[in-house]
Amino acid sequence: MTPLPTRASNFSAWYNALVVRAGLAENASVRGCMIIKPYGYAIWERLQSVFDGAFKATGHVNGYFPLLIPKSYFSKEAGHIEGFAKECAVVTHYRLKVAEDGCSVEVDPAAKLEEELIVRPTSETIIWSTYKNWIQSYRDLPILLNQWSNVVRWEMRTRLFLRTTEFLWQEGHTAHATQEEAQAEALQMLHLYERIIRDYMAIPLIKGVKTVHERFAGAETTYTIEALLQDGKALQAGTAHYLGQRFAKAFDVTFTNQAGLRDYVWGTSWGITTRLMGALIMIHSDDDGLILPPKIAPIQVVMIPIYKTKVQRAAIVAQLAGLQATLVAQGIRVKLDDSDLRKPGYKFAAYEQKGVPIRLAVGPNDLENKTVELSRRDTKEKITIPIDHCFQQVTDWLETIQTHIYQRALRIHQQRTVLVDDYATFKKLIASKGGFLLAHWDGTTETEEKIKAETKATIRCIPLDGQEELGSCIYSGKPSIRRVVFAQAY
RNA sequence: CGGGGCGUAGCGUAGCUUGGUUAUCGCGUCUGCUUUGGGAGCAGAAGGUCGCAGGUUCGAAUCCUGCCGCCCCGACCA
Repeated sequence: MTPLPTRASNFSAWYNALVVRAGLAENASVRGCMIIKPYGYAIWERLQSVFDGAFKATGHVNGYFPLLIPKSYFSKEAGHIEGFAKECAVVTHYRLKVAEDGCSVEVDPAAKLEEELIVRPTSETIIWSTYKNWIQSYRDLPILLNQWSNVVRWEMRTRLFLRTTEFLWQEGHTAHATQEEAQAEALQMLHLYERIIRDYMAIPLIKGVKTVHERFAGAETTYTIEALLQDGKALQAGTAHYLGQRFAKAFDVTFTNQAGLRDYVWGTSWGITTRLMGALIMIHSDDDGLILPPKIAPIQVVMIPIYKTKVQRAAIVAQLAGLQATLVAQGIRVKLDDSDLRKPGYKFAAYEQKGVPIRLAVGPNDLENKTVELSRRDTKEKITIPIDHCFQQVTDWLETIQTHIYQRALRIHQQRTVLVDDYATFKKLIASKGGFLLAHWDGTTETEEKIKAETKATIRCIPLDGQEELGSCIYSGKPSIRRVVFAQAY
């Protein structure tokens, strides 16, 4: 195996090679679609499990709605479909037949669907058309529903995990009796996302509100969490939408409130996707491969035996197996790679590429001295310690690594988040280092679009914790009362 | 859909301008021996409709025409 391309020479080639070489995913035969390999899927399963637990803890329950949606549902809410119309896959037929050549198949023109079906780009329409039947009274509210599913958006340009035609996600869809409750729900989920992504994935984020131009077409307010990647570009890591009564009105979902009056239901929707995998990779990893936070690493410790003879191998593997059992009993995820098909050096490099946080090696000398060699993936630090101290050291390191990679990411995030007050500097920074540029904006879509056209930078969000501050728009010079976050985005 | 590029073994490629033995090299794969504390070495082997179809020619990976597919840049986007 040859080394990866370096981040400095070609960030994009580095990313693509890393995803493939670490065994996370590969391109499928259908353009834009992705095969998620077991190691990549194991990371996604860890994320799913953490998020799902947090959803349940806040009173949400899971359900499942169909992949195929009648086309007519989309006409009900014109504002919403505008955002997706250009990227919907459509099912038009339900049967194939053998072609005249006798070996290939073709669409049977006789099997044309009376009503075409849309492969869901998101599920608001089918869910709200169902909620109409579920909700009559305030006693039926709130509905706090989530589903784990796949969606299809026919993207023009795709990249593994960051933007694929089909992707996996979770979509929460809630219905409430009051505006306040719906608004609180959207914010609650935003904060929940931010906390989990920070605490488990070790990714620092900016929380904020999308501008009218950037928000979800069916929402009153779109809240977002934005990450900053190593190449200085921003990535939207999750969104929570306060839908107001828009979908309730589009699908005529009403209820009788406690005062006995009919009102439209208030809604939210919120989601995170397999794109988070891309953020994880692009934030922590280095030129030697992936670096995974211990809390979501499928393998936290990999054990590698080093030996010359069969007798040594048997003794060392037996010792490692015992140690593995001890660590596993303590809840640590350990893999013992006792395969004789690869040499230790190869294994070292391979597991570094896969981002395993701690490597534990035992060779003949260690066996003799009752020691183990431990190595940290994030710093490459190596120590040899008595085998009896192993559990304590591994436990300490897992915590240390988790904290360290978060602190490291946070430092870079802060260094690259800068105040900018003149447009020349703004353009220079965007074109060179990228990063989050905090600048004044006059609040108009027109200015937003002009800046995008000239610099490719978009307003990522209006930060939630931003202080009011008088200033003048970086582009138009008009007055502004707060800074917004600009960046080039994926 | 507009502009540019590319299709040769599982992957990456040379050869094409100027047609001519058995289509090049590396990685990977397989076999054997030696190795094993940072991506092993040597020897041998297998693996090809040169994207598809047609044309020119004594002869096409190479030249011509058509088609198909993919990649990059632009519009779109979690």
